[in-house]
Amino acid sequence: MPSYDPRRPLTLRDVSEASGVSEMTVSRVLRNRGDVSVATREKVLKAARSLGYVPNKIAGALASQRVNLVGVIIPSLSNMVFPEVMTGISEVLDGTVLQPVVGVTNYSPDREEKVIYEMLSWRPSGLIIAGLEHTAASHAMLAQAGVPIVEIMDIDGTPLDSAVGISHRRAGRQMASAIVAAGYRKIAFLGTQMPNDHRARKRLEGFEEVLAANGLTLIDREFYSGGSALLKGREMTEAVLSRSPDVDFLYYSNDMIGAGGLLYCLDKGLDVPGKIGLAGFNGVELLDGISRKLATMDACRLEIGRRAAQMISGKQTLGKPAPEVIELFPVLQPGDTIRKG
Amino acid sequence: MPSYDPRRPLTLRDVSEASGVSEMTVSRVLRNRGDVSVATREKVLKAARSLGYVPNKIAGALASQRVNLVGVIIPSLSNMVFPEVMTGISEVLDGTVLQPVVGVTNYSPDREEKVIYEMLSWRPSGLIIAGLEHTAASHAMLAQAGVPIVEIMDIDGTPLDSAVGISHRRAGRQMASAIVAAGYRKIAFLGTQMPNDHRARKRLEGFEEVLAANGLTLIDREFYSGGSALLKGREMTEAVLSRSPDVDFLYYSNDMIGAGGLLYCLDKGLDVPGKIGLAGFNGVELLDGISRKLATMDACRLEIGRRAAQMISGKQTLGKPAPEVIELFPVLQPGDTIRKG
DNA sequence: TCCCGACCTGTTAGCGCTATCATAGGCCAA
DNA sequence: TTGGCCTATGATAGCGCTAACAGGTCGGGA
Repeated sequence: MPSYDPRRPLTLRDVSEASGVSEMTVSRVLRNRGDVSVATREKVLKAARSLGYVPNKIAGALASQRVNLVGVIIPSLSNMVFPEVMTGISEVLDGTVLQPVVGVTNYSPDREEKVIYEMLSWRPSGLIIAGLEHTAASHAMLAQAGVPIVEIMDIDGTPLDSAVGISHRRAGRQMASAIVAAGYRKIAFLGTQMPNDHRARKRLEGFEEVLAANGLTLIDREFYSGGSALLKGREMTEAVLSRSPDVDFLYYSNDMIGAGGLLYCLDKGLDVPGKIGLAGFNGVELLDGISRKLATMDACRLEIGRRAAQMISGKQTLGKPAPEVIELFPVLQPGDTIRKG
Repeated sequence: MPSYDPRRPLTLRDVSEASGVSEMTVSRVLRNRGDVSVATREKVLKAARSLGYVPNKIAGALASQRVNLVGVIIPSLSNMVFPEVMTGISEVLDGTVLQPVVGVTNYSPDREEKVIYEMLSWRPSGLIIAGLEHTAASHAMLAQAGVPIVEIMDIDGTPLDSAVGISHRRAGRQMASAIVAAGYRKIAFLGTQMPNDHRARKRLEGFEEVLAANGLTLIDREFYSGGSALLKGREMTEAVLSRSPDVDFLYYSNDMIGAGGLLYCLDKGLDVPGKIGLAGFNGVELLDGISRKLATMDACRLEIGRRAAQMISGKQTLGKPAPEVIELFPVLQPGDTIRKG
């Protein structure tokens, strides 16, 4: 096996010289495009392989004005929700020439702005971005980008282009209705202290709407930020129970803290769901191993990822990028922590 | 506000014309490089902003032969371990010009090969890749790449270039020693059925070495793949307990299934850690909210991410890419599920 | 006065690839 | 034979940007 100077990177020219055909023909072989005779093709592939040549997509993308990347901009990877969206996206994109590239914003609008700028500077074929709320600058960049944009997770608002998601406001309303219908009256909310988690905010708004319509208000609320969600759920639950001993329902902004609260209640021997009910949000499969199943709503994460990817890859082929909004409908899973009507 | 044809993408030339200076000067302003008068700078920035110009990094990278990306290749994003590594990497890279780009292999060597090829075709400044085991083709590509490579998580083997990680074999030995020292003798293993999870395999090897040295062997073993880890932990634990009623210790290949097992044992009212002990691996903070703390070992994930990123960014500046291997040492956290000596 | 350097801006020549068109040869119908 | 039309390959001209160097201007020291 020959050895090559590692300082000088390989180019098409090297493969072309090694195989005795023009660079253009090598390019055609490596991309399976155009007519190339079988003999030439083999010769080129052999040369490329033996040199260990890896095509330079930077140059290829510049020359062809095509970049087969789809930017995916999400707030976080540390909770269970976005990895599942990614799974749905990858599943669909794997069947195409497109590839996802993720950017994480940590729920910060400023970071989101930077990440969008970064992404667009690579001229991707499309962008999938979580949420409908963006800074003015972000909005302008996305609108100018000239590529399909799909906003995911949420549809309570006006999409820039296309969107796939659920109505979080409606989800909050649904859960509140179920809780009220089950006879709970002293309801508390426990959630994240994140001014930029618009979806959690909308769920709470919807939730309170229904309470109000039934002449109720939240009797307590507790917020947290950072730390282990399961542990925070315990601590917050303990705080709420000691501060408001007559509370009969705990509504959590996500399943993880809800599970922490549930474990706490079980440890304390509380009568769940008789004396006290609990509910979360997300349908985190991860938690299925807890003896009592927490009431929750599935956020359709996998499906959202799939649909978003389909929309992007569909718009690649079709000329007109017609905006489209898809609403998905989460299903309430009462589990074992809401009294049966 | 003027409106522009979205079909023709903006280039430096547009900004140059709008501001009345050469493309080169615009380029200098946008990159903060070289001397440009304050007046010119302002003029250019104003023009760029009002046009909504976003530089084309594809062209920039080709011209400058510099790509400020670091490829990060990991097996999965759905367990808690790799997102935490990513956090460590981002933390360090945020202070530099470099940006991480992740690729996921799903523990498949073939997919890993493809992901490496993809990554290298973008000519990144460096690569961080989980594990020391790669296919021959992967190995060849990495060796030829001509950029710093850092293999992470594991140091039981021969790194290609640099490496940061822990010895999983030693970790397995340590845990076995602690278990044996605590007086447990009927030990079972419960873990993932993943031929390509080399690190779990090495832990088990180390574990069994120590058992053997103490005249012991595993009295049972149970494997799973896929599904909700917490639930699988429950199910596997139930299976082992009914098949081997005299078992007195359950060693899990990760904390998630360990937690499922722990919840099962607690539900069943078993005497933990008196009659039966449990241990996992990883130090998953996520689980801190369970009433009894599972014995585990921290895999130093955050630190591994940080160190790997530092190595890559360090090698950017220095000329000679001297290979370097950093071993980190996980600490055994006995928690509440191993009898105190 | 001249020269030198600091500062600012422009010109030129690619980076490594692909789109596009041109060309060479072969084959067949008229 | 001629023309037409395939297939297989090559030559040329960029893609949008930046490195490297080439000026031009200004001020101050000799």
